[in-house]
Amino acid sequence: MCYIGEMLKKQLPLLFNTLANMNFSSITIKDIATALNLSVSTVSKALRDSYEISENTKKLVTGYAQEHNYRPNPIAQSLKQGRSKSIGIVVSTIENQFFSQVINGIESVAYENGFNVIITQTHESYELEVKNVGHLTHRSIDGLLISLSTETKDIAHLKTLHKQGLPIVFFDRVTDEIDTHKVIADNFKGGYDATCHLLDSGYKRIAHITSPANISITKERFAGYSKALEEAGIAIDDDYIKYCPHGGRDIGEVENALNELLSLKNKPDAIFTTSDRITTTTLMLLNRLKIKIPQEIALIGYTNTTLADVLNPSLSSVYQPGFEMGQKATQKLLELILAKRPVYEFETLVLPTQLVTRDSTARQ
Amino acid sequence: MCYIGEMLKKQLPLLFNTLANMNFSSITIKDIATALNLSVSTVSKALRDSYEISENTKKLVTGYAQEHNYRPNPIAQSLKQGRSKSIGIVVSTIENQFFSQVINGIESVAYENGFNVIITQTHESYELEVKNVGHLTHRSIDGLLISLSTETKDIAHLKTLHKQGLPIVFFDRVTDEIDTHKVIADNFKGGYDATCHLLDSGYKRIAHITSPANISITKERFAGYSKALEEAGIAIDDDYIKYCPHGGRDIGEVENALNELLSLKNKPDAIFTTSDRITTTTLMLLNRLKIKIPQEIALIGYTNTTLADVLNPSLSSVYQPGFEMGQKATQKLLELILAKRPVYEFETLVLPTQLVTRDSTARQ
DNA sequence: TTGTACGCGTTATCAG
DNA sequence: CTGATAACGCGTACAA
Repeated sequence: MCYIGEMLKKQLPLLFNTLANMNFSSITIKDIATALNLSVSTVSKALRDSYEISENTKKLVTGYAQEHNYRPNPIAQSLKQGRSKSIGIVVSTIENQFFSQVINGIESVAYENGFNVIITQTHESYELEVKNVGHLTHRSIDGLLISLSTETKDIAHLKTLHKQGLPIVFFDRVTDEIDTHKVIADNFKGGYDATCHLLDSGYKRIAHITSPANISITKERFAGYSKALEEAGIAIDDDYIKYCPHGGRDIGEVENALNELLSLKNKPDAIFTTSDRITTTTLMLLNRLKIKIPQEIALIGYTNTTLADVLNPSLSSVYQPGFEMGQKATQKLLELILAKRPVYEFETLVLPTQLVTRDSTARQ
Repeated sequence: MCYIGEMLKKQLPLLFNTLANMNFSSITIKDIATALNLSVSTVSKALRDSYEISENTKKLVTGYAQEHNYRPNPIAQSLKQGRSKSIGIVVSTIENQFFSQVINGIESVAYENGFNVIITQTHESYELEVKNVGHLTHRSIDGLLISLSTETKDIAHLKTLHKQGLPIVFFDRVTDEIDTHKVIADNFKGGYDATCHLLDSGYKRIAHITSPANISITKERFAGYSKALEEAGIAIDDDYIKYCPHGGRDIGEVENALNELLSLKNKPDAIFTTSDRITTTTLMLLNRLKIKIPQEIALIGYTNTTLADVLNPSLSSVYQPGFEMGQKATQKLLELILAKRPVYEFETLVLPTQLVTRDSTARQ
């Protein structure tokens, strides 16, 4: 900065502040102080309604602040107080409607408590997950809400942070290896109910096209599926279980799975699918192959795309309670953040999945 | 803070920093300085590769920094430099797939250039838009990417910021009243092509169910629709034009529009719909009413839901180029931010819409 | 080539 | 009740 600049700075502090800091339309405590012939500390205290300031000066200061629409600079506050009043979010992708619902839930709670949110996406990549978590913690967030990417096996990057005391809450796709709050849907019950529904409708050869094998939700849904079959006295056939390593991001994945199922000697008479992507893609492919639903193959699956089941009334949907999940997770995170002392007791919240079954004859 | 705390602080600065600032896993310039018996400024300059530092010290410092995985505190940098290396985004809602695509485009460019993004949603509310813009500027963002909410008529809040020099780029839903870069889809051509497609297929009574009348994209698409009809020598019938004030957020809106159309003496034989929501909802309602597409009523519309047109091959889709729009807008914004001087020449980028027509007999 | 001093906006401590 | 001062972490004009 040139000398003349420095000169100007001393003579026209307000103007120069505006230009240099690009802090649009904000005056500082210092401006108030000079305008009112007070010291900065007095102004600061007055604004924070300290007991050691007279009513008179308080009124004076707050009045002036109101009038000039003063708002404290959050960056300066962050620097001073060591906390940023913002929380970081890591999800696979916001294009997934489930996660955008979760984010809406998160925002609703965060904003209510004066917290800001910073959203990042992993696009299911482990590398990006590590990078994002790094960025976020580095931006000195006060807490982290994370749903693991499908690629993630090693969670050392999170363990370190957890040990250092960063409040973390997992949602949807969680891990056993870190002891903290977790919020999940009752995926076991979802899988169980869906499978039971098909069994009750008389189907016996029930296939399962699902997400990558390693993530928590996949395992839980599979467990529910297994339990239902077991109770019905039906053996689990590995040929009927198809995993999509990329969660159906490639149509090819689902196509392969479906082709393999259809080329079995003992073709399935029903399919239980998981995830929005996989369910809608399966539905699409069945339509493309002119396979009648549910006459030839029945279908039940998780989806947020309401369109899917309206277009095809024979598809039953298990809605995922995204918004609520976001809210609960954020509440838990705020508890951790606002607790002064370390917390040692954690809980796992299990939200109900809503199984919406629809009589396939209702609309025909 | 108690006296013992202060004592500790002086004796164990590193430990205390970690605890007080919750700045997870970061050492400061000061830590490096004391460790290496240098002054902070030397370290700072060494890290910034200043010419006035010897190669020796540089190596020493950068080595230590690497080893201890030092990263400058962005909050302190923001405070000092008056810019935060982050840009604000305002969209209606990320649940809209078009906007999540845009955001992905924005992120791809922003991250490449070392910028962070902060996403906010208006949920189509003017009040929330003003609030979000306030929050963002207040967080001292370096630039703003905004798509106006449907409710927004008065843009005084943006004019002020623009005058103060905040770089702003509008995308998708823009305004004439502010002179800056804008990135839009060629909605005129989209509307024109869609209508022509229907005309060429022999339809003559073409209705139009569309977004709120006041936003830019609605007007542009309507202009294209009008032009096509005009060229075909068909008069525009106001009864055929239906606006959805909430962009189809309520199914009822679309339902009313459709019912009104169906109860006309001269029922339309085709409909041109805009927006993902409206298109898919219309499709759903037509299905529900058992109206055959395109035999009884043909449909063409904007949608990102690939599912829609696969399930119903007679629906033609005009895809919205979201990702590219996000990229272009961000490039323009970064130009503005990185330009040292005010810019007076602005351009409006018009991206092509891809009209995907599908022969309705292809799959039957 | 390195170090000193100051300021960014805010708050906490302590002295008046 | 009010004010001076230091500090948060960083960057830089200027002195040594």
